[in-house]
Amino acid sequence: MDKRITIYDLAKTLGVSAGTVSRSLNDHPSISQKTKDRVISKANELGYKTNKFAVNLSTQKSNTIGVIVPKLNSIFMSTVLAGIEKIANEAGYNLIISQSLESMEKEKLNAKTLYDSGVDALLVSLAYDTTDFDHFANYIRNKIPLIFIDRVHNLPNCSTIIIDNKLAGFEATEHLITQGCKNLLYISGNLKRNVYSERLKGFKEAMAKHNLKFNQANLLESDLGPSSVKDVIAHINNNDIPIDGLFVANDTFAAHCIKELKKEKYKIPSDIKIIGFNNDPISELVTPTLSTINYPGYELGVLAGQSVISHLNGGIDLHPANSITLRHKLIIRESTL
Amino acid sequence: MDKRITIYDLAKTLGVSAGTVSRSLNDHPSISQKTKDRVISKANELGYKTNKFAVNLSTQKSNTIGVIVPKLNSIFMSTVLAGIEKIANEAGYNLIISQSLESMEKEKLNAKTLYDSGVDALLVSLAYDTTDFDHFANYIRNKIPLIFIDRVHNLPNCSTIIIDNKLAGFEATEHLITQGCKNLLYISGNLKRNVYSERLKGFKEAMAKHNLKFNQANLLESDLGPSSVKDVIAHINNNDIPIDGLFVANDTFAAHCIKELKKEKYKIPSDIKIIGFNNDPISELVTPTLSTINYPGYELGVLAGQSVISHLNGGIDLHPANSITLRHKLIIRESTL
DNA sequence: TTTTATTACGCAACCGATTGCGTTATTATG
DNA sequence: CATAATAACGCAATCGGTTGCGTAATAAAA
Repeated sequence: MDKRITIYDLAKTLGVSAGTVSRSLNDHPSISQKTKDRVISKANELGYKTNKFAVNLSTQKSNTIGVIVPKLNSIFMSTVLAGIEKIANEAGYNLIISQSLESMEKEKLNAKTLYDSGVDALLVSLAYDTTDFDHFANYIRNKIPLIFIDRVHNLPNCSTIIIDNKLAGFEATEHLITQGCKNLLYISGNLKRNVYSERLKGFKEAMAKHNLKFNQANLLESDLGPSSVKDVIAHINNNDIPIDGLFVANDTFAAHCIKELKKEKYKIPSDIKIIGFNNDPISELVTPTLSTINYPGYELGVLAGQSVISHLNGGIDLHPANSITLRHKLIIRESTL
Repeated sequence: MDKRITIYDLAKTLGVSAGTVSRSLNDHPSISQKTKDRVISKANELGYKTNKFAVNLSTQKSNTIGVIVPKLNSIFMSTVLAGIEKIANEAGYNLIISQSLESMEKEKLNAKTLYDSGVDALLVSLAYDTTDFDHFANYIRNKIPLIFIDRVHNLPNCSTIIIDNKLAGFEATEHLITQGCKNLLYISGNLKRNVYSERLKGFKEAMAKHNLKFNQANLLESDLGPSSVKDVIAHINNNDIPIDGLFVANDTFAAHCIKELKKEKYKIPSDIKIIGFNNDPISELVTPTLSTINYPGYELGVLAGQSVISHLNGGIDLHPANSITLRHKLIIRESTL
């Protein structure tokens, strides 16, 4: 019905050139204030809307930021996203979000799609099984800001935003030891991912510091899916020396473990003390409440957002290959007392 | 460095016109197979990438779908999004996701931004306090598919995807009554939203059917934030007749209620039976495990996605103003036994 | 073989901005 | 008052595709 109004329409009715209209609308210095006012008021009067498609083509920027996360439906990730979205939105950027579903293949596809659709920057939290990183080469080559969050990988000229997983793992483990645990078990996610391998390092260091020797029985690598709880139970039941301290890679899985362990008549925390990770809402709703490491997802998202925006605005990378580390915090609750 | 290759470059090196290249790449019928093959192989050889910006401008479509949700960091919503994303992605659409943070003002802003950035369709789950809907007028006027999910509103020519909240509320309530509850309390979210008001209807109907008379003491409207649990406790403690059955608007809030009620020495379920809503993961991890209504978030997302895509592909709206209702399911666990 | 369809392409307008450069009006300087 | 600066704006190319319409080449029908 009502044809969309273009700068040419405005130009014609105002008796100026399209260029002048464009510059007026963008508050370009070489246009007099009077003309700007005329243009702007006429634009409002006629209900002019700038056509983003045209702007994008001519500027070769999309004002969108791509995000690839393993799974949307995780409370941690969606919290991170909430933080990113807030910042991006305030800065006038849209967020295109896609999920890799923990598959490198899908991650590659997503990276390509987002690249093709011309995102101005990309934020990535890696899939479980991502081993090569060629799918990010295009971004780096074309100097499109690429920032890894949480599940990171060190690529030249890419920022990373993380917490000190090793230290966090150390603190969690030491806490268990301090509470009297002698035979620990670290239930880890895929060790290819920094978050889990770093925590393992911390785990080992804490053990070493307290003269506990680490062996394979102290480690169980898992996909952390609900159905894998049975593996945990089996591992614990079949262990020679009874396990009395559990460090679990995330709170949700820890909660599942608690539930099943209780079924198996283990007393938490008297028989087995448990500490989780993330400080998900669930951690204070289970019985007993779950000790954990606070992982500030929202702040992480905010920082990631700010980092991208500053890259984008700064033009030149302010911090080539920098890395931001957020503060974590040990939270002690009933499950380790 | 390596200049981006355009169809004009291809055209020149192949000795054909740009139009032919374009049509070849899009598998247009009026191009011979031989030419198509030549073009395509040369395109691959030279690493041609189509410039989405140009495509968007000339077709006036963006291949993106906008989504506005109240909050990203809710397990239910992120599950819905996961479903939407999967379908959209498979169909070659990108998802631009934004959150209203339960504020109508931000919802308006988001709607405008997404409209301006030219989304091909919009999916919306309404904010708590959305009362007018002018911000969607542009979509409707320009025949951009607009689909409401979960928290819906009936607008002409807009689809809605929901569950039968009234029936679900009825079943939840009747279940409590069947279990012997006489004095019920429905802890509701903002009654302006269909999901909560519909459940209230079901709640009242079930009471009426079983000869319980409803009065204001049976209803507590809440923002369902963790800090509002104290209102619930106060309401229960101060009630003349002891409340013995709780129907809570979502599982997370129900979990918080359980926790606090236990602190107040109420026995669950013997003193008070509780049923939640959504079947969030948390519902089977709390003690006692929480009865609830299964709300298939992922399926809802998938359906929403499919619905949008079919609108988009069909061109003409296949189902003007239709409404899809998903099947819910009563799940009985310890908290009501 | 001529006429009529088809097939396969080319031409060029168009989508709606942005922007470097040139030109004219205006103001400042000598 | 003449000239140099500056300010304010117009011109037109450009971004990279899409697509209606016209036409030459080839195939089918008369």
